[in-house]
Amino acid sequence: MENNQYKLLLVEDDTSLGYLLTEYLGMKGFELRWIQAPEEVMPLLEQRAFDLLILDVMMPGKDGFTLGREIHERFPGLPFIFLTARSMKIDVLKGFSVGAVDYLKKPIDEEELVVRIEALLSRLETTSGQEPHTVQQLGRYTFDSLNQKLEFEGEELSLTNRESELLAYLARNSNRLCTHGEILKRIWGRNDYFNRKSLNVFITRLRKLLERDASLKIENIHGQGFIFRMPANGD
Amino acid sequence: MENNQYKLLLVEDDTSLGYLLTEYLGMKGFELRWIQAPEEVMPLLEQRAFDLLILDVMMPGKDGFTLGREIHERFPGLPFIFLTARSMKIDVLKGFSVGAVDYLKKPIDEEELVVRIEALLSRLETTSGQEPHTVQQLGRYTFDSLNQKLEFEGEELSLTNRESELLAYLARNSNRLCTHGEILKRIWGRNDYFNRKSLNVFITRLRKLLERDASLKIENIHGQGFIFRMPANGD
DNA sequence: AATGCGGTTAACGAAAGGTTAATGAAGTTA
DNA sequence: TAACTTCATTAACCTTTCGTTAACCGCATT
Repeated sequence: MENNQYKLLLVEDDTSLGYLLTEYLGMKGFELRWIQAPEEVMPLLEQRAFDLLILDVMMPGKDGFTLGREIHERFPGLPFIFLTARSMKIDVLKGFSVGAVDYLKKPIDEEELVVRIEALLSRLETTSGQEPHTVQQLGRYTFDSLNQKLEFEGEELSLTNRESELLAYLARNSNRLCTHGEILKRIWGRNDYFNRKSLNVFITRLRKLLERDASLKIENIHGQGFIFRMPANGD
Repeated sequence: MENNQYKLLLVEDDTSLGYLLTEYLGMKGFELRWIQAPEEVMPLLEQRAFDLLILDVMMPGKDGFTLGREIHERFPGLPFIFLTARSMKIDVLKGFSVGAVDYLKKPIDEEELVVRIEALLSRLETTSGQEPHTVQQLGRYTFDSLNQKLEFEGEELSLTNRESELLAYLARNSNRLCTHGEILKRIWGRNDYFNRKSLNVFITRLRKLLERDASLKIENIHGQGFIFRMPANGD
């Protein structure tokens, strides 16, 4: 089993379980980073891309669910698994509702954990919750997704977070239908009525921002999603 | 919670559990079809699109794993969940290895099942079991079913949802009789007077869209259905 | 000729999309 | 800490789209 490509982050305060899982998952070929304090998670996520997080629910300092929600809001699309000693229904519900992709009850069966991790990772086409940062040509515009700038003939426009993320996604998937579900899942983390409304607002804004090059178009496919049309970079 | 759009297929020989889950999931807003014999699965899957399958592992006549493997081979991308009385590790491994996306041990906690189903469905942006998306040549037209576009000599026509679905179905089954029942079941989900009327309208629209290549014809077989005639792509 | 199926066109209305403005949370500055 | 700023979200309102339904006509089968 070649799991070498996958980077996991384990957040578990219990030393013996943490040690056990580190050993076992390491043996199984995963690249695993184990931390014990929930406060370290966010700084770490900003530095490095992980493929999957494993979070203990019961930890000192910070509630696992709260942490899960924060992660899901900040990095939607980044999958995580909850581990818990508790097995009450309310917990399972809560876990999934904040965006967990799986949920295991202690005592942990390491073998099952590995199987579930592999099953999850093999299904998620995305290997990280973030778009890669690039500078690219969009028609006669130059788009710098890291600095969130859009330049047109020497004039520089600043984009907001969301504008930049959405444009990056559309640009990376140009000339094909991007469904609402796909976009919302990826950028908002959740596909619901309000986020769909929000998406519409941002589509309007991007259209306005891109209107100076008529060769660029964000086309709507009724009931399906959008296609970002741009010339096949021969220009 | 709006689960109305999702179609589930439950394969469970145990009558009391089957009944319980049918009731409970129905109450939760899922459209659920329950069958008891594993042999019925394949014919049903060919007729209708489901979003998710729930399979009992222990059934008379056919092993659940075998069934799972067959489903996975025939309809890759169609997600399914295993239910099992057994809880041995070997089973969990086996379940995931044949393509299952989740695995629950009996006794089933219905609430947890619902939560896991919702979590799964919300993650899979693709409601699979549908037509595969392709770009193909239809006479002198090029049909892109993903982007819902029909191109003729550089000119691009946009298709609506239904137009595109119907054309995709006819193209995939070209040069053979597609009965009304078959088409309506597959694309409208239901064969009744009004949908048959609707089908006629769409046949007219497709004929209009395809009229520029005389080698393409949608032929009517009185009282039976339609045949989409197209040259056997030697061109 | 009678019956009903199929073809065509038009019209309707619900749902989706587009746009602009208001709101309010979080961060920044004074 | 109060006044500003910034920006995503929510609201309000209008326009467009498209599947359905209806109306009507012609043609096939008996």
